[in-house]
Amino acid sequence: MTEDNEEKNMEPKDLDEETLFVVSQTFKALGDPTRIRILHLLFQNEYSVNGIAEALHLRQSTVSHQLRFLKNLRLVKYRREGTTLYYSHDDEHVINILKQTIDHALHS
Amino acid sequence: MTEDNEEKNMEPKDLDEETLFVVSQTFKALGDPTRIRILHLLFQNEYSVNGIAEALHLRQSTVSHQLRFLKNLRLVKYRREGTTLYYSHDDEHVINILKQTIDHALHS
DNA sequence: ATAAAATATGAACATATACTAATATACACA
DNA sequence: TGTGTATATTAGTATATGTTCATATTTTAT
Repeated sequence: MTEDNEEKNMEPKDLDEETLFVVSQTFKALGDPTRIRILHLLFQNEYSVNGIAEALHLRQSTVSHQLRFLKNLRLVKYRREGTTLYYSHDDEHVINILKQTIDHALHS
Repeated sequence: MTEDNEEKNMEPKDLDEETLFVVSQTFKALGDPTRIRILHLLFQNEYSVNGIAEALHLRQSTVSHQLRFLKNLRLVKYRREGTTLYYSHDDEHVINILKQTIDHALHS
C-alpha cells in the first residue's frame, strides 16, 4: 500500500506471517521422506507405532518423533487400545494433496 | 512381498526411492516462507529478480538462490529481456496445490 | 505394588538449509 | 574495448532438522 506499482494498478499482496507459518509448516511436514512413507502407509490402514516401525524398517524412536510432528499439525490422530496406540491419518485436505502429488510423480 | 501381513491380505506398498525423492523435494520447495512468498508473488505477475527482491524486501542474492532452487524443480521459468530476467511460475499442478493450501490456511 | 509392553521424551550428534557479503559472469551500449 | 546494470555464484556462518541411544512415562495384568 506504499507508492509501489503505480503504473499497473495492482499491488502485490504479501502473505501475512501467520498464514506463511501455517502453510510452510504444512508443506514441511510433507517434505521429508520418512514422514511421507509414514503417511503413505497410513493411507491404507491404521497402524501402531511399532507396526509402522516394522513395516518401514525404522526405529521406534524415529517413528514416535515423527508422529509427534504429524500429530501437532493434526495430520494424524490415534486411538488407544491398552498400551497400544493406533495411528491413522486425520486431514483429508493434506492427505489428498499428498496422494495427488505421489500420483503425479509416479505417472511422469 | 515377504511374510508380513498374513492375516489381512494386503501388503503395504512402500514407495520407491525416486518417487520419495521427487515428492519430498517438491514439498520442500513449498516448505519455506521465502519461497512461498516468491511463488505467491509470481501468481500475480512475472517479476525480475530485483523486482522480487524489492517487492518482498529480500536481498538480490537470496532471491537468486531461491529462484535457482525453484528453477531446478521447474516450478518457475524465465524469459530474458536485455540483462533482465523475468521470472514466472511454470508448474500448474504445484502452483494449484500451493494456492489451495494458502486458501485453506486463510479461511480457517 | 511390581513387572512387562508400548510409547514418549531428552540429549547429543551429524547433516541440511537459508542467509549474507563479496565476487564473478553476462549482456547492452557508447 | 570499457562501463554500467542485472543476475549468478562461491564461501562462510548460524540455525534447523532428522536420527539415535538411553531413559522416562503410561497402561495393563498379575
